[in-house]
Amino acid sequence: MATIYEVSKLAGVSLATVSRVMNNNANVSDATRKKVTAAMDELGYRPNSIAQSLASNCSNSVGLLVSELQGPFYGPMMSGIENTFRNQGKHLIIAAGHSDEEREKQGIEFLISRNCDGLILHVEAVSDDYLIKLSKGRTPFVLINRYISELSDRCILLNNIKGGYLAAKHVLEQGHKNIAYISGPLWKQDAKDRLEGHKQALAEFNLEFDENLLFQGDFMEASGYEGLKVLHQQTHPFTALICANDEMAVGAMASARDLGLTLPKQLSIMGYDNVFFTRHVYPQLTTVNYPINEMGRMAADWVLSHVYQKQTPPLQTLFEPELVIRHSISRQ
Amino acid sequence: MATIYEVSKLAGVSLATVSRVMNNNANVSDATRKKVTAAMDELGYRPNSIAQSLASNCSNSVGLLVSELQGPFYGPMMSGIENTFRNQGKHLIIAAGHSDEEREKQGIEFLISRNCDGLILHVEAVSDDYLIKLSKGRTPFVLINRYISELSDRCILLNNIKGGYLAAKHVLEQGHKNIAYISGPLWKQDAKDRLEGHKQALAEFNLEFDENLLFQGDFMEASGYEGLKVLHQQTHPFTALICANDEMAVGAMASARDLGLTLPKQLSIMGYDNVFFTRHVYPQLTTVNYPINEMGRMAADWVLSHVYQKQTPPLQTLFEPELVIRHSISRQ
DNA sequence: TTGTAGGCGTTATCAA
DNA sequence: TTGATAACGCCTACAA
Repeated sequence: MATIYEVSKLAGVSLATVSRVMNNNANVSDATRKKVTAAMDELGYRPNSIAQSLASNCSNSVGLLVSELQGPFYGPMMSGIENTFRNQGKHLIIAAGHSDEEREKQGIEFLISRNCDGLILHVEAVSDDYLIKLSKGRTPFVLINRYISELSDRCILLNNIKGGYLAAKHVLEQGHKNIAYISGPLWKQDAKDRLEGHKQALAEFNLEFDENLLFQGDFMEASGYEGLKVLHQQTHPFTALICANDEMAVGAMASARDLGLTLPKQLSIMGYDNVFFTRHVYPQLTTVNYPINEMGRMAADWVLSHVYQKQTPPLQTLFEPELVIRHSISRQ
Repeated sequence: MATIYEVSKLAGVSLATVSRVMNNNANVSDATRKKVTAAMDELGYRPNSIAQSLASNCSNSVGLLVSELQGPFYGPMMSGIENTFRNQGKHLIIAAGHSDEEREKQGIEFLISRNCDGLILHVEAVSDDYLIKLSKGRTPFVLINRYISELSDRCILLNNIKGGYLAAKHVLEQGHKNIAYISGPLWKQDAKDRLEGHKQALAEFNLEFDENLLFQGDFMEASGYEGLKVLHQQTHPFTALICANDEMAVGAMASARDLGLTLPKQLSIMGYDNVFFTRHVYPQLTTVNYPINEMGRMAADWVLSHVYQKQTPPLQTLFEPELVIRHSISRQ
């Protein structure tokens, strides 16, 4: 591999000059610039990014920690982020945290030890305190789907209260009065918020929230399946079921079939997230759109702006959900 | 950040010694080793991976190029790879090629310019020649789902002929005689192989392959939808449809519904890949399992073995597909 | 506008 | 078993 030194020799200039034309900032005369670029071409010179990083104390790499690399939710998020960064010559180092405190911490440690200039974190298990402490460190980070008041300017969020509200409102507008609900784990803020929005809509329609119709799931398909089974066994009747995410909704759909319910006639089901397979299930799932791709892009812009001092479109931290009406809710 | 220099001073030894205990290979006396580790702890020393990379000419990073970061196929692949590497302290730099020749090349260039020690490539658009030339370069790489005879030892493949055969055989065994087929783009080897296996099974049952019942799709959902529409319009009847991947199968299912066909009674549909949403569609899709997660792991092991000279489980390049029977094929 | 020289934090090669 | 010391390839004052 040719080095800057060989280029300088061939071009008959100094190291510094070559470096200058590479980072084409300083003032170099057109003549020498041409000589240098010609020499570079001739040698097939490629800068060594590691040496650049060491000398400039900037690795041009940003770390991304997600819970899972697979699954319908994280793909669009990573995609938005990768796209933004590649155009800027930054690269993405990816790690998975698996929603486990120890593994999330390890992942963050790992990313930091790799000299990432900045981090994008989608963490669930790690504590607020840990993140607040982390924020005092030298590696800046932005949080997706997590709110910590002390760090509010770096939290990119979906308005989940509104999302929960929109979902319930739509179901209510279709004439349903007895609505079951499968929530996420209620120690998670997003799960709590969605449920709160749900209750707001109910109140608006002068309906009480029936605790008997609540099942606490864990955002995974199996708990949706289990949830409907349990709800079906108790005595309070219901004509609609709202799930706090699409995976659980799909689990509930399978459960409904096993219970012999025809969808959506005998039971209306609503999801949340609008992951891509909601179009594929039958009946197609009515849900709430979570603009995760855009939020990923925004996180990348945050890093570009705060870590690399780049110009970006205006930063936005709060995103709004939207109702996506398909065929899983019947008129009552 | 503490450096090796400060550690050496505090421990009262030389730089070299500190470096030795870090890479705990050379022979260092227990006494000095303890002194050094104590000093490290006291200073909270963390090695600078960039400096290590520069000095050792090894970045401990491996590049992964996939077509898309989203979608059901690549998630499990990335997941298998990330997992293997993190345990080994290697990190994954991810780029997307979007099945476009220029962007794939750019991605590869990008990864190489980032000093990746090795590459895992899932490329579709780039030519054999390009890859052969690339193989002469200094960055080793392994290919997933691509066969080039000159590079056969680094091609990790699924036996697609057998997969196509298994799919068709199962349908035939259910008594179907007139089977339509929606293929992938036939310039792609995997699409060709799956179709070839299909024809083999047909021949075994003494049936002719009917060209009228072939529609060439592009592996995307929309072409499955379009494909069934077109096949339905022509005059040759069929009772089953085999699609060369799950996405097209799902598109075809939607098409079938729009055509008023009840599934699977009036039309049996078979997929390929066994992506996770095949369990969610209705009726659940019978398909062929593509062990992409394992193949990702294997690619990672290949890199570990060939690039980092690590001990790994025995390397395997050819993987076998398996039939996954669910509910989308009816007995004829 | 250009060149000189020191530094970035390690590893690795010699000697001792 | 240890310690000097020269790389590694580039950036960046500072000087010319």
